[in-house]
Amino acid sequence: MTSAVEDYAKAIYALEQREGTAVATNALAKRMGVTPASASAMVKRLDTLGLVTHVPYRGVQLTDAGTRVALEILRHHRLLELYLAETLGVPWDRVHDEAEVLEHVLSEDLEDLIAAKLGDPTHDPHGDPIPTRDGRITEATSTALSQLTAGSTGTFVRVSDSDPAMLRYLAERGIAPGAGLEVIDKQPFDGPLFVRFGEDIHVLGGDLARAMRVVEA
Amino acid sequence: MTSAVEDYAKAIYALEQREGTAVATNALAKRMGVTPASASAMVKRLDTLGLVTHVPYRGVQLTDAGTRVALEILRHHRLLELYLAETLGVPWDRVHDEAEVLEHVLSEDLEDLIAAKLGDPTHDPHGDPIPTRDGRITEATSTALSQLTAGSTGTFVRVSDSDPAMLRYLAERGIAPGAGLEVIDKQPFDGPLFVRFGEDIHVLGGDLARAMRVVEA
DNA sequence: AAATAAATTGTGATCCGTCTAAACTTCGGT
DNA sequence: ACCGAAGTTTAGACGGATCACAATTTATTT
Repeated sequence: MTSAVEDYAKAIYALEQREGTAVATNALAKRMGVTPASASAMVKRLDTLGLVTHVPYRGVQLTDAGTRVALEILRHHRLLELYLAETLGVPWDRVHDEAEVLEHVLSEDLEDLIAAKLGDPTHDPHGDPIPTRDGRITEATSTALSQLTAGSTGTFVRVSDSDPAMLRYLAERGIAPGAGLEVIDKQPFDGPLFVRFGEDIHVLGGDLARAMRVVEA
Repeated sequence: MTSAVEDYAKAIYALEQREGTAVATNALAKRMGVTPASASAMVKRLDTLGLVTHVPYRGVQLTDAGTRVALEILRHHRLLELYLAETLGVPWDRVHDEAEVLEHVLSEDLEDLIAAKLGDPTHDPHGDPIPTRDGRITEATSTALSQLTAGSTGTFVRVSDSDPAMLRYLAERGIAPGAGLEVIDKQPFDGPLFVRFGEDIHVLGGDLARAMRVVEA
């Protein structure tokens, strides 16, 4: 079980969640930043390892074993993100990259100690749910901020952890998961939103508004 | 700069310290748990990387660059040992194995944060000195406990971190680096010592007495 | 100085993850 | 029903890390 295998499992899991269907080799290759041929080779490896079922030309799906691997790594990743942020003061926008390497070498013992130290948390600093030790995860149904309309209220619950610049932008403005919000106005043609967080009103649009997830009130 | 390279550099450093001379390929192979052939191949690699000078059939020595690599990893290792023991409560005898894998993926940023959090410590939980960020290390001259004679007093300063059973044995008896001691008696023929730590008298001999290092009063 | 023991190296093999180039499958549009 | 574009897989290669076996070199003993 190498790091590469774990990373592919994680990527397939994420794409399955997003698309709700079997994952295309091309999509996987793009996500992993490798050529389609490389992804295809790795898919074959994952198949012989019993982590995926692969129907040639039809895409790939995680088996139960594969899902377990992906969730185990995701648990490592998100526990580490929270741990680094809380106890070592690593900035919000940098915890992802640190966790990305540590997740593969975290022992089960250390995982348990960290989880206990943090009080068995359910969400990481970006609002992403942390899988339990036995591989359960509760994906809250949330809406992209960009899809809200004027007058909506709700709670900002999560944002992708993979773009440090976005996270830095939000952090600088004091916007973090858990914040209540109200959409004051929204420009037409997929335009930016005017959103109130507490006292402050922010203008949010583009990829940022699409990356921010909200649970409506 | 792979993990394997770093591990070899660390091993060569340790053997150089112990023997005070160039390191034989065979000794290196035994230490690393590989065949002499593998060690020989890696020595060649280290040479082309400029980390060692290798005179065929005459052994290998770290260059300045090689020493820097070894000390950097040693710093990671010992900082992690202390960190895991202090803030996560990892038992004394297990921190070594955890640190062994984490040392290779610890970023400089995290290294600094951990060092700061610990107050820039100079020694790890086993009494081993922690190299500074710029690669300085102060190796205190210590004596093996086994070499003391009846009547000697001193301070137990360190013990090899690599044998968990030994560490567990000491931990169970409440013996840790920093403890003052007095040798009450020593049996002849390289026999065991009767040593007083505070109120308690312990009988210590064999490999254990050779692994424990003492600074005499 | 020769014989033997020990240490060292070279050779050839495997596995992993990646690449390029080329061949193949699928599917939508004519 | 066919054709071409898009997507996918195979083939062949490479660099890295590692191993065991066999050949070689050095050291030691007689």
